[in-house]
Amino acid sequence: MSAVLRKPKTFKLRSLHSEKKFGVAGRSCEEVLRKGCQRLQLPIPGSRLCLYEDGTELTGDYFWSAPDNSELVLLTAGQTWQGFVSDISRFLSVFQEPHAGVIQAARQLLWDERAPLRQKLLADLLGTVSENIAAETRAEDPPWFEGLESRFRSKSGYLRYSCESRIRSYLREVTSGASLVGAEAREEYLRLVGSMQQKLQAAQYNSSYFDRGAKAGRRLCTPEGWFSCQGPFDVDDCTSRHSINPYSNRESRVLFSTWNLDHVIEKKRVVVPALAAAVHDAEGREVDWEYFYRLLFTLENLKLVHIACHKKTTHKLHCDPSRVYCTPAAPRRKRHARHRL
DNA sequence: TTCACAAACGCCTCGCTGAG
DNA sequence: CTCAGCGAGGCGTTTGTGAA
Repeated sequence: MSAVLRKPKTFKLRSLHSEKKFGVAGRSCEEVLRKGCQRLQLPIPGSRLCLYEDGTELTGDYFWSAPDNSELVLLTAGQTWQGFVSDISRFLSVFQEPHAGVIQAARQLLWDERAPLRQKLLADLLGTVSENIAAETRAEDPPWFEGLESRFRSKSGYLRYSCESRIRSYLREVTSGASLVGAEAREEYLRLVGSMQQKLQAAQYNSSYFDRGAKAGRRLCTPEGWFSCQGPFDVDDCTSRHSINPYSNRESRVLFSTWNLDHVIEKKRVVVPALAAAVHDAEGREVDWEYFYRLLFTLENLKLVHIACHKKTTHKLHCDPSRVYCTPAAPRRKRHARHRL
């Protein structure tokens, strides 16, 4: 079909150094170039058109097969365009400037970006740049606290609370495990749970696990607040190298709630039933509640994992039968007694 | 084999209560 | 009054199971 009989083809056109775009239609490459140069007040000789997306030059051959409403860049003699990658490069160069300018530039680019991949790259960069890891108080980083109750005044304080509330829910579940034992042993079961609760209270429900300000052995993160995924329960480490810093910005704080403290020996399927059974079958022996305490509430049996590394399948692991009851002090006393004899 | 459902793994928000 | 402690209930996900 002759070009003159076709409907004009439409494009969005921009110059190399401006965000502004305008619509152009034409029946040939030359026509679009001529209109563009006129609009942008650029000389026609030496000028050419490229696809904004990947820098492909728009030639007579390619003119009709280019997608409708393609975005074009008008280049004058000597200018080059390799596609949006060079736009990112230009954006990255802004990193030399103060943060406010970087954020402004990223928002500007993201504003009318529709391609998902580029959206993600820009949004990630924007997220990275808006991080305020060092800030700790509400005054230093108000956006971080958006949506949280006013009583939370520091990041560490909130994360301590968040950890504590997870541990509390474990304790609640252990308490409700009382229904697994018969009425005759229930009192003893609850007494053991009471001992665990006391120990937990003394340990502030192990809330230090999420507190970057805690002492080295007590926290799961670096002093800056970086947490690393410890990998699935049956694997030594995380092959995906997941990591997160919930102290950095609001988004990371929210995302961190999808990370799990996974019981290696499962709490509900294994540990709680084992505790109930131990109480039921005690026959005078004393249940070593501290062993169960370690399985239920401490890093001895807890792994911090990214949601993708959280396997919800049966772990098929069991408590160590030899540690369920306190080892009687009797043999020692006997030996002692023998000595005396 | 497919599908629906229950159960278990988590975490969060909400509202109540009682102590300081 | 504030705030910690607590429990109920909800959400989202995966797994196991049994009926069609």
